[in-house]
Amino acid sequence: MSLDEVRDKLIHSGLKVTPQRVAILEAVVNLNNHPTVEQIIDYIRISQPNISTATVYKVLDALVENALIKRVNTERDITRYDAILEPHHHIYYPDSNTIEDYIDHELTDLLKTHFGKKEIPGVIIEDIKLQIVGRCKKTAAEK
Amino acid sequence: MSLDEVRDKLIHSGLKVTPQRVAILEAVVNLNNHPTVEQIIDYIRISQPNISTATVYKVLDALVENALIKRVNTERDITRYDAILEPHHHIYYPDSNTIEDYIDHELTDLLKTHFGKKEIPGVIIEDIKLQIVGRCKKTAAEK
DNA sequence: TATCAAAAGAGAATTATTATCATTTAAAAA
DNA sequence: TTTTTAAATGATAATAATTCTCTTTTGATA
Repeated sequence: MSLDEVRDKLIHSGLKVTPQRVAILEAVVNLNNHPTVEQIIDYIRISQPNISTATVYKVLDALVENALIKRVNTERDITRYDAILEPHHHIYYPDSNTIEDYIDHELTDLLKTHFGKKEIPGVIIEDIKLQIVGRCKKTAAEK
Repeated sequence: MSLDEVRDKLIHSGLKVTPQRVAILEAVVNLNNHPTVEQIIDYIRISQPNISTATVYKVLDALVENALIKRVNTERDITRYDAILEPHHHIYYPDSNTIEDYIDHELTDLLKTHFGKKEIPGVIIEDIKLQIVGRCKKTAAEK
């Protein structure tokens, strides 16, 4: 994604376009493996060498608030971010502490159909997160 | 669950039975709404007034390692624990920052069937976590 | 270009969690 | 029952992710 596209996204969400926001959103979009704050700061170091960590956190909060990115995390991890907004799932590998996207339209449809039919009384469903905890067959064999 | 049942669980897992472990496991089992470490310490204060936080963390780690409890968390939260081990799901309410169990056997079966048929190449599935992000209709209406 | 609310910056503060290491203890063996 | 010892606990310091406070700067509108 180009910087101009990133700028458009910010404008479209009613967010002021600042160099810091452009850099951070671009980072999350282009660092595609669920980067941590540290990885984001590392990535934007060239264009934003002296950015304050407080700013990074505040910008990420604003991007999540405005649905431009999502937070992802596991049961044993610091916060990570994801710029993929279309419905998808995640595989978490505890052995390597990594997160991978898992695209499975059949599964997405299955869930959609299920929760389309089945209401949960008193609850408005805003999102459904499915996370597979897995092990690489290769890694597992080594054990 | 009685303290004797808790002791049996520890013995069965090959864990030494200590008063601290009994108290903590009993706490997680009986505090049924996904307690935090703080809530656990609070609960066991009567029987363990001077327990070290380090001990609490170490005991919880040991209990998770031995599959006596599970870790649960949300995208915006400190670690919580869950003593329910049978397959179930969770509803997370960001508004109140609470987690609720969601039992839906039909959904559990659906996922089981889906992943029974559909292998993910190179991956051994160890667990599947499904978390609904929701809002109480009541709370939502107030907004 | 002037204005001003919003954003960024600096750095201290907070807080959940982990590490270190000395002391104690559960449970197996004698 | 006593002894033994690896394992568990405790006290406290250390770490590190995140947030807070307050000042300065800046993007966007008039």
